[in-house]
Amino acid sequence: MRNRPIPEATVARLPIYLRSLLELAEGRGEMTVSSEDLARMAGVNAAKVRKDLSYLGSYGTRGVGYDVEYLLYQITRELGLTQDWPAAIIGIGNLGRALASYKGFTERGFRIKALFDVDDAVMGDEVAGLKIQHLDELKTVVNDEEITIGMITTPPAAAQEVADRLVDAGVRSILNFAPGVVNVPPDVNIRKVDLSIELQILAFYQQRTQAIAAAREANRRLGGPR
Amino acid sequence: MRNRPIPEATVARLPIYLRSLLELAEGRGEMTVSSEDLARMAGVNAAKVRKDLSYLGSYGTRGVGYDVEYLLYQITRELGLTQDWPAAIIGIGNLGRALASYKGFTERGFRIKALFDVDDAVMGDEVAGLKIQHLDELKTVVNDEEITIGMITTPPAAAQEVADRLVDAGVRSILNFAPGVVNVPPDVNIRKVDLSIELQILAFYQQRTQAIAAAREANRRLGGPR
DNA sequence: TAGATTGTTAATCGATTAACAATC
DNA sequence: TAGATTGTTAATCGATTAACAATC
Repeated sequence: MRNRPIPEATVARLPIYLRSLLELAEGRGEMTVSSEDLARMAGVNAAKVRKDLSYLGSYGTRGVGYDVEYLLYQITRELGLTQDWPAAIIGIGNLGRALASYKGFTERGFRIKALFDVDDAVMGDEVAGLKIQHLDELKTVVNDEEITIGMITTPPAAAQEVADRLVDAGVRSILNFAPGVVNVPPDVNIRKVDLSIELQILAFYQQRTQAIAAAREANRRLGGPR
Repeated sequence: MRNRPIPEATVARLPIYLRSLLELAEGRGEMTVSSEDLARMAGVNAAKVRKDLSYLGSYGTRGVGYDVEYLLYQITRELGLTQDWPAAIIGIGNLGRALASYKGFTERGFRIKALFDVDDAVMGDEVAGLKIQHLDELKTVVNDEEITIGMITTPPAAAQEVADRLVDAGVRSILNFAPGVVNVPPDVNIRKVDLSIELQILAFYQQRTQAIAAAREANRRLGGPR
């Protein structure tokens, strides 16, 4: 049944299913796939796959599975990937340059249309076939190129101002790579990728694993309980 | 009270509090901070801050707040950031280079100690003061440099093999930037950063926002209900 | 029909949040 | 003491999962 809002956790997994389905379609030319197999590919369990897909509609066939092409199309449509998403990158340092050259974006319809910075030293430089423009051009270019997504790769101190300018220019989706919290109006979608935070979380779990191993070892040597 | 395992959601927020506390300590030299203020800085609500911090212990003072320096130390310790975390990057393309030069890592004790690739064309090149080495050297270097974290920035097809090699070399924490699912043994910590997935999720929400706005507009023009 | 597999239900689990007693 | 703010409880919400009837 449709019209239930799709849970956030499900939305976050749809791109993973999408990638698995693309592998099946392009690589092996499979016609159908079971929730069991799709789950294995996506690294989740089968019940979750079925539940997730049920939010999109009843696109499977009992006893058979899901038609790969059809499901591929439905997820693509649901995610909004049937249309193009012109994007801009603001802050053309190491990370900004890497993202500008990143091949993975284009495949899904994300087209980097403009690069912005405020440093005169890089102004006019060409990266991935695009000239770096001054941030003051943002509003004009966003309008001309119909840019809907902004990616912030500036130093943390500049991130809030850049976000404000993006919002002012009419951009309604922001992917923020700069450390720290950025505030935007409630009608603007913002997501955050913080590389340093990912590492800190890894460190926590590794430390915990080490602590557990050490405790077990200590117990073993003492011939203690457990 | 201690010894309850800290919930995953809380662990993911500790680095955010850490950053806010650093701002308070370095910038303004504040002595104490209330859950209300810390919440505002971190972009969450105050009840969540208090609940999260309560998992670490009772480090606040009723009627006063939390001592900034003391809480800073406790979170740092809890996350395991009192020790150094030597790391390696495997796959020195655009993204690998950007990460190698990323300043944000060093501040938290994450030290990039080695860069690996398999392309003879880049072998021996220097990036951020480090020579690119051949992947075949991985095991030796991991041992010598006591590397505990591996960051995979290879093309998707190579990611699983690189992960296997990292595990074989004794690395127990992996941050994977390559698209697709990578499997590791249960005692290995792995986290994934997928830039393309982040954009796809943004696209979904933007599309939904647009659809809602369009429906409202249609209703308005028809003079319809709601 | 027999076997396979979906779609859905319901139980369970974990995370969020408001409320407030404890206490500085 | 009065005001402020924590730490904890308990209600609520959302996500996960096993189980199984529906059905190809």
